[in-house]
Amino acid sequence: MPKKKVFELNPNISVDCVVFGFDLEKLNILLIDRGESQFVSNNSLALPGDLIYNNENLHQAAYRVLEELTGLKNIYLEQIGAFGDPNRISKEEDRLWLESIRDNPEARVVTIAYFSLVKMEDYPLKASSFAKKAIWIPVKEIEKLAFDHFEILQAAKIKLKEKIKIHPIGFNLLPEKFTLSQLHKLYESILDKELDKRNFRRKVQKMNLLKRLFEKQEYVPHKPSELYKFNEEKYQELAKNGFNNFGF
Amino acid sequence: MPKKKVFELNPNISVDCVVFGFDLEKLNILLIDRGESQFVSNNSLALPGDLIYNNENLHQAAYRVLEELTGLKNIYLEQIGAFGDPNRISKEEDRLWLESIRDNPEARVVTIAYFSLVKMEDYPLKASSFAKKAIWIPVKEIEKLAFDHFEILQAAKIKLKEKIKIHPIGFNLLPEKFTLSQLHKLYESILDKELDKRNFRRKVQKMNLLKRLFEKQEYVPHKPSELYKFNEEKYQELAKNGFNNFGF
DNA sequence: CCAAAAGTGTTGAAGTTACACCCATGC
DNA sequence: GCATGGGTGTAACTTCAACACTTTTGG
Repeated sequence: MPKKKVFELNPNISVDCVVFGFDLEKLNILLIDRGESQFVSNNSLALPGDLIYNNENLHQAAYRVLEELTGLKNIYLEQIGAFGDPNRISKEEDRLWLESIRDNPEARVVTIAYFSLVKMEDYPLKASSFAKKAIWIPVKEIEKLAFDHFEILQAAKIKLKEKIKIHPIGFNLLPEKFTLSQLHKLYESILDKELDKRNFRRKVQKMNLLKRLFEKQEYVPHKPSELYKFNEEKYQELAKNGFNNFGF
Repeated sequence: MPKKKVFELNPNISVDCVVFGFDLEKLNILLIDRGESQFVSNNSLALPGDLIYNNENLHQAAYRVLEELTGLKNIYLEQIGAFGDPNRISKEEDRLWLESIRDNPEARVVTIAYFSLVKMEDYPLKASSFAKKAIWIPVKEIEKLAFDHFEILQAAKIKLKEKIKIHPIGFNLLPEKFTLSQLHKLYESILDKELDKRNFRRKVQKMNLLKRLFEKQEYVPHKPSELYKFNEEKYQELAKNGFNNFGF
């Protein structure tokens, strides 16, 4: 067994990130297109992810990988869990791809999955590193992914649902200024069910995390909506005592 | 980079298990005492855990390790998450211990933590493998543990709290036949707060998972309690549709 | 003036909380 | 007969779900 140097990539441990973005209409996921490689396949989309370095912790690794692959920085990131089936990388097209990018493509790899929430508008994507393109795909249109990434995506969706019910993390997905209708649509997208408009508004107003801006939408062909922003100070205050259930 | 053989231990990935047991009075955790080794230290207690094999999945590894270290089999097991700080094994006494049991004690190790619920009575513990003893320690008395195991324990307690609020897993901790008072005390132990007796009873009765046995406690110096068992069929039925909130 | 989305209150049902006394047994 | 924990109901309050119409703007 060779002694590991500190700054080596660890051949057995990776991170993968499920990055959610909201385009004010629907939820999207950030995926890496392997299609330009010579091993094109039907399901050439993968979650951004890579092996970790021995000297970085898991969170750091997730941040680094995301930045390297997509340019995203300073984003909300939370661990989903570890996925480590010995045969998670055994699909033929996945193995071929691995052989083209990894020193040790046969190694057993356990991946630590993260989910991440970003304001889509803040991140005009630039491709980099070995990934040809990073692209946003609507969650609802995704039917398969590389490796076990589809399974990871399912887990991410469940985690996000659970989390957003008790913690106001949805703001990470919205622009600075947003309307209650946009927030409403966001919650419906995540929870994948309709929410009564009036009840929803009452509830979010009561949680006291919205700061009304006394500005309105402009140039919309209907009654313009009030704009709000997220009240960061109130959030910090509430965070100390632990949030109460938002109960959607 | 050496090619890995399938049945090797993977030097970089371990599992650790937080095993909860309930003695009808309080919650306990199953710990491994390293105290017999020559490197005795103040905090010589550790969670049962070990490196995984390259051919087993994470759940299997957790089962195997638990069985090897403690003799426990066929138990409720759920992943908590991955813990992978590069310096999680850097305490002096931990390193000495690792050197005595591992081929490659310097390797970066990410551990996948699990929590597990067992009926204490079913498992008279027998020590085995490299662990000298497996012992039950009341959760409330644990103040430090080896490596980052104390941190893992905290995460396990939080997970258990969250889970038991929405899923009836508490039965895994009780004997076949139990009283409502025992169930009550169990929930109070896990949630670490008092629950109103009448409201608790009403609620658990309503969830329809209890089968009254029409037997009573015997030889108790007070009014004997009705005994119940967990209704497995009802559970399967409810599990299909998804449980509703138990809301403790 | 029309189309489109914004905004707003009430009511009935369900669920949650708080609370105090009698009961059956062993000793 | 007494000490111990077992077992039970109700009332006030809070939360939740369902539901329809008026408003403001752009075109």
